[in-house]
Amino acid sequence: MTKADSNVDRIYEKLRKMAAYFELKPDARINESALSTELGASRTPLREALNRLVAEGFLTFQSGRGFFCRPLSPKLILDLYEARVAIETEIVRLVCRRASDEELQDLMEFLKSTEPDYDSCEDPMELLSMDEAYHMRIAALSQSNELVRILENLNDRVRYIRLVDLKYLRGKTPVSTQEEAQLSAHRVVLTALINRDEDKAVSTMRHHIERRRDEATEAVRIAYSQLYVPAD
Amino acid sequence: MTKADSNVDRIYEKLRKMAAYFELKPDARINESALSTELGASRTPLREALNRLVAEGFLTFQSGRGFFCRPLSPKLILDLYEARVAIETEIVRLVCRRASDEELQDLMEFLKSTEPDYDSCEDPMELLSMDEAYHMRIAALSQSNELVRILENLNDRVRYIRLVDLKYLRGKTPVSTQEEAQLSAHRVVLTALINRDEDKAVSTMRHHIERRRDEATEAVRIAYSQLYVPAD
DNA sequence: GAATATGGTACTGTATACAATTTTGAGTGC
DNA sequence: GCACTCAAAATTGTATACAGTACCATATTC
Repeated sequence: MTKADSNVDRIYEKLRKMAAYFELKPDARINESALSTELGASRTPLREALNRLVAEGFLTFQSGRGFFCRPLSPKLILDLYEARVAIETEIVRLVCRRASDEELQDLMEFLKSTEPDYDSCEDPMELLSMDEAYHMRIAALSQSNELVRILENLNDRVRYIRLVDLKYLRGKTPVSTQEEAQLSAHRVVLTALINRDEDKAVSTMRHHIERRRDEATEAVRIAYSQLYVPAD
Repeated sequence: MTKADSNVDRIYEKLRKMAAYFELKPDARINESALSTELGASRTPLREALNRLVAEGFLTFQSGRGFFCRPLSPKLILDLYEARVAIETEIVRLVCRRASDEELQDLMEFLKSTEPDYDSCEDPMELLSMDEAYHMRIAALSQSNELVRILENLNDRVRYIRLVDLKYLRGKTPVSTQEEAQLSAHRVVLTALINRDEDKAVSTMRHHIERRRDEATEAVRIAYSQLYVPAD
């Protein structure tokens, strides 16, 4: 599904990953010729992919000067988290009204089955994938393609910071308690959904995300130091 | 600001308008050569603009077959309205916490000053512009660029249906009462904001948009009949 | 007559060339 | 040492060419 058949899709996927993880440094100018040879294609399809990424907020574009990587600032990351709150709270609201008991029970099974993995997993990247997968599964139950679409975009753009957050900030507390809190939030939301307690589900989801948002500024600072320091 | 300096920006803006108003019929295939000569440019910049529009949800793309206009279905429009609810309720919440009394008073002045225009205006297009302008002014007070950005995209994509709604559905009731309801909703939200009554502001905004959403299915039906009928 | 093969046409996908513009850096004057 | 000038180099913007693919209409077979 995410699999790209055409060439420009392939370039696009690759670039999106590069942009997501800031392999292209913030605000740096993109050299089209260099990048095109690096990716094994000519500038025409490359520019098509770059234009898509501009529209998605991964890159910026200045007429006559070319493409630039997106900036990375605390304000921007806060904005992304705030947008996530807007989208995910509405998703929870819709799920509460639309999901069948069966669907919610399936999700609970999924949650229970992944709990051992959460506990044992030490790789932040993998933890993040599991967390995102869970959030996207809830999103799917909202039956709103548009909310899903927007959430995917927001997740992609905030992923690097979440990774840094997971690795350098929440690593301070033991993994077990840290993930317990995370898991319990997931459980509380889902339990509230099963009980059709909309207000509780919504407010728990809101606080779950807002807690992370409050760490974002610090995470951005660390992200910068990571990006502009020789690899560890 | 919306003014495009470069050529691809010019093409992009023009195409976005065409797509917004379904001058390109739903699901129709786009002939790149024909369109490029029509727009007075070659296929290269045209395709760059088309790729941006794909990313923004105005067009779809199938590898090997080219670009297509976006589909128009009741479900899709409902999704867009639901996303608007998500974004605008969160915007109102943030405005309630962040906007200064002065900013809110300014907005109230703006609202009062445009009321005569609402009453006298018979052109749906103009009414819609005024309504959107008001909503975007509130959005600006949220201080969240991301929410503003998403809302702009949603507005663009739902505009044609809102226009049809305004023209063919709400035209049934006298303009005066119809716009009164609209205006009063705006006033109620703003008054609640001034009183820092977050819950009231949020729920009023929610219902204000949901009321329109409920008319959407019918509006889509009418939109179809308008699009596939010789011009009136 | 329906289904399938086939050839031609039209369109998309991408490389490349070149013009236009911006950037860079050496040189000059103060 | 600093600012300014200007030409060379690098880079972007766009047209065009051509290869590859999908599409369509006609023909052919059962």
